[in-house]
Amino acid sequence: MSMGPKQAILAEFAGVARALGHAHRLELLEHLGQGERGVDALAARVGLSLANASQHLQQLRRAGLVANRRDGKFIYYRLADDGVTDLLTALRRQSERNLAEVDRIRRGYFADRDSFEPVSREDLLERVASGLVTVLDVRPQDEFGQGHLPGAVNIPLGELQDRLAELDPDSEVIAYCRGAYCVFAFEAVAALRAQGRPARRLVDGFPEWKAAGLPVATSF
Amino acid sequence: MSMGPKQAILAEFAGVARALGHAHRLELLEHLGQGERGVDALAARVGLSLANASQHLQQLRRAGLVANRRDGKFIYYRLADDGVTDLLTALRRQSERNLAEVDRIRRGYFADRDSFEPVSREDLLERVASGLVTVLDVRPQDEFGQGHLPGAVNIPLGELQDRLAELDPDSEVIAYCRGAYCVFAFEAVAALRAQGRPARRLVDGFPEWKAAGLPVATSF
DNA sequence: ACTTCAATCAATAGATTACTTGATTGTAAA
DNA sequence: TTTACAATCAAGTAATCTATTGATTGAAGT
Repeated sequence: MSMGPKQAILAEFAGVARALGHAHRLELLEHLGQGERGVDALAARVGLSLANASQHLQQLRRAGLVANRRDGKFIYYRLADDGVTDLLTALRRQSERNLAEVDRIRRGYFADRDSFEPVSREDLLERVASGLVTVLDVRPQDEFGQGHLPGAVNIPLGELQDRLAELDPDSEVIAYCRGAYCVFAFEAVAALRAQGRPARRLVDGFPEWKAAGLPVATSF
Repeated sequence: MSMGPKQAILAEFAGVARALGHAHRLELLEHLGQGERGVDALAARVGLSLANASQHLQQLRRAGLVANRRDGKFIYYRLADDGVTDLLTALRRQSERNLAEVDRIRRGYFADRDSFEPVSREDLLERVASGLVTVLDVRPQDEFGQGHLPGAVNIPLGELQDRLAELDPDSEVIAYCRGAYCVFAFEAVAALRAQGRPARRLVDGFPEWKAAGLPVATSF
């Protein structure tokens, strides 16, 4: 069991990597990227039992990827810092580069939805500055409230059909949601274009925006 | 067993993360960062049985992190691309930020060795341009041959005491080796300073240099 | 053909991980 | 105190992962 200094350090790194090595934990991290949440809410959104979610969250905590605080009866988890989002982005980059599998899945499910070029963060900033676009946040209201792009309008995807009137029909809509693999933004763009309205999606989501150090607004 | 598109993609990402989730595999990747190597050589350096090393390497290959080619009886592995080094760097960054454990280990083993400020890549380039320093590569000769910093002198750590005459006693030495956790560079700096010679170490190693897109020289 | 040797494959035992169930802890309110 | 509830803990089973052993494949050389 004796280990050199290097082996000991590499074992620590490996521990962090292993904490990322489960789809459920990655999904928990994706949700935590939106903002602080209680265990129960997380479990419900990811579709895990409470005990199971709690255990996954504790693993993430042991790896230093998330932190938590108690408020009354509730325990709220959050990402340990913005570096976590960077690590997740690096993981996604490398995975996409080499895994034909990812591409195959994307093509299969997201089909033509991807055919309209996504908008980069820089493009979005430019267009917002010149007042040409409406930025649309299609996440649920509570996630919007915890943090969103400045000037964004919040219409959760399920309400989009009923609230089309709230969107200026003459300006292009740029939709975003949780991240690069969140389907909400795809769906929103498809729905808007079906109405003959110009719409595109932001290339990734809120956590990446925040991690890039760009301004964030909150409500409530 | 049915999975949405997101779950399927996250499962792929998790697979890549799990491939990084073992100290032996991280060490294999560190060695592969120096350049292409045969299975036997890797197994010997990391201290694994041949079969075990082979299986770890295949796991890395399945995750798309390394590639291999056959040449006669030998099979040579290499990093799939420079992005792998970036991902490893991101993993190290995040791990260091949050794990007191890493710091504790570092302090315990590397002690005062760290007390002389390491040199950044930019600093090194500047000093080389003005001819003020000797760049010293203390890795084994074969690793040096596969790629090294331009203008670097190769004296493996074990031979340093006997070959001090080869180093200009008036110019500062900047030593480097495999990476941020390779002890060779620490040892070399300690040995040189014990002789009263000015010496510091590069903040990280050859793979990071190469991944940063800086020029690389080869011999043989 | 036969031998040699690098590397992989196959099978196994032991360790670790994931998820469930039911009990326990900690806080707030009745 | 008692009750209620969020979250954790504990225990057990099924599944997965690691490392060893010995057999097998593939490319050279005799």
